[in-house]
Amino acid sequence: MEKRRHLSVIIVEDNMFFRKTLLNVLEQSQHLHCLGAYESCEAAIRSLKRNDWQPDIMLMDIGLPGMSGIEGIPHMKKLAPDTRIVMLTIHEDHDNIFQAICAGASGYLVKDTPPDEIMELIAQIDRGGAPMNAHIAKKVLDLFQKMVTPTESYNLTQREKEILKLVVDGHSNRTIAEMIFLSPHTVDTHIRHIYNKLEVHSRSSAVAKAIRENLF
Amino acid sequence: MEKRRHLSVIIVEDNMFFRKTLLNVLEQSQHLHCLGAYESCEAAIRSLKRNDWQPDIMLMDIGLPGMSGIEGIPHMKKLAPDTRIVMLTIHEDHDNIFQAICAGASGYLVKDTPPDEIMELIAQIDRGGAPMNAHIAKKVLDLFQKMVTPTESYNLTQREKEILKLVVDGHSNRTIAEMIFLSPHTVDTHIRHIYNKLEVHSRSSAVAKAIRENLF
DNA sequence: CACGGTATCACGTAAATACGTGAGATTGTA
DNA sequence: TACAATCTCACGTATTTACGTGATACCGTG
Repeated sequence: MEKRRHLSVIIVEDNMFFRKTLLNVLEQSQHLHCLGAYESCEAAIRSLKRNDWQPDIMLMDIGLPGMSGIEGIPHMKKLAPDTRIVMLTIHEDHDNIFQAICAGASGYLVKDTPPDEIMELIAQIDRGGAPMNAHIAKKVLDLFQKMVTPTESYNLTQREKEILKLVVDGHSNRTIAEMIFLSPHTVDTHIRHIYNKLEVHSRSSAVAKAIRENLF
Repeated sequence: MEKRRHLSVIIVEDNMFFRKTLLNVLEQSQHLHCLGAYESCEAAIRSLKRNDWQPDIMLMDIGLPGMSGIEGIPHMKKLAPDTRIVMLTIHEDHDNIFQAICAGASGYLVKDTPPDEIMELIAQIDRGGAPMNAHIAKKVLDLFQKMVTPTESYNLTQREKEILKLVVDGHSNRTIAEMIFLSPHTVDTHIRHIYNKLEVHSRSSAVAKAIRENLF
């Protein structure tokens, strides 16, 4: 760790064995000191409320009994806005990676990671990175791609896509007609075709579907 | 590398020095063989068209002269759908990370990565991961969070959010009124307030803004 | 208590939308 | 060549929307 300043860490993990193990690993370094190790979000929150320090880094289990790690993130963010939260996960687990990202997690630590990699991960966090192993990263990328890839094309023609885009941008039929040099009637017709293909019966629904499914 | 099967790789990188260096690194391993090293997307595409093999992995510079690495991705995906594409980037560079993700990149390799990490990265790709360093990962997470976090709340009241939600779902004022037991006039009034707060003048614009900025 | 914010409701009108129905022109394809 | 798809335009009408301009009522705060 190039920076020789101290980093404070807290651990939130219900499994006592893993909590102790983690604690031992962290205490190996002179540059880290663990301010607390809790077995539940609730306990960690109580402690943060009682004291007035904020840890630099929090290692928090994702699957906690009671308040889950994910539910806990917003609370932690409120009590300690600058604390970077690393989620502890088993394997390369599941969907709630998405939830955790949305809530503002700063990294992922798989539980069977060897000690030296854990230390390296802490260092990366300190450097402003968001460490995660390649499998977690894969899941994140897949999520991303799913969000931006059109679910279905609905066989919209070029003209229809063009007009749909203008509709989404909030233009009226008359305005659209002027913009692309058509009769308002023609625009009307195109929009009807769009409605048919998208199976909707109103502008709002078409706009919603277009944006949500990344049409055009 | 636990799997002892051969992996085929191609390199697309305009800087000759780095291309050669990379080639040397890869050739160290008996489990890899490099099917080609090109200085442009165009050259790589020509080669893929001419031959009928598909490499397992493609290492492609993001900032290529002519067709950029990002523009190249869709072509490559077409010619070699199963090839996993790793983007080569300088530093932890910029915004087009987003573009690359959308296009379907499977990982990021920063150019000053030491040889052993490059080999490890290849192994991770082979295991189905999407390797990237912590800084790149941070950018991805930040992007993600920006996508799902409301830009601004616009001070919508609870009632207004409720009605906005129904509007987004494509309901008419009359229907909304029936659903939440109000006079259509009241719904109309609420919607006017929503328009004022969102600074729009049409249902479509309100819907678009609501969805895009994750209101409600 | 007065005031601001919220929620409720009403009347009226001009504009926009949704949709039925029909039709000519072009273009690619079977 | 015939057919399907696309793009273009038109008339008419019922419904919906957008907005001006009111009003009453509740509630919390200064």
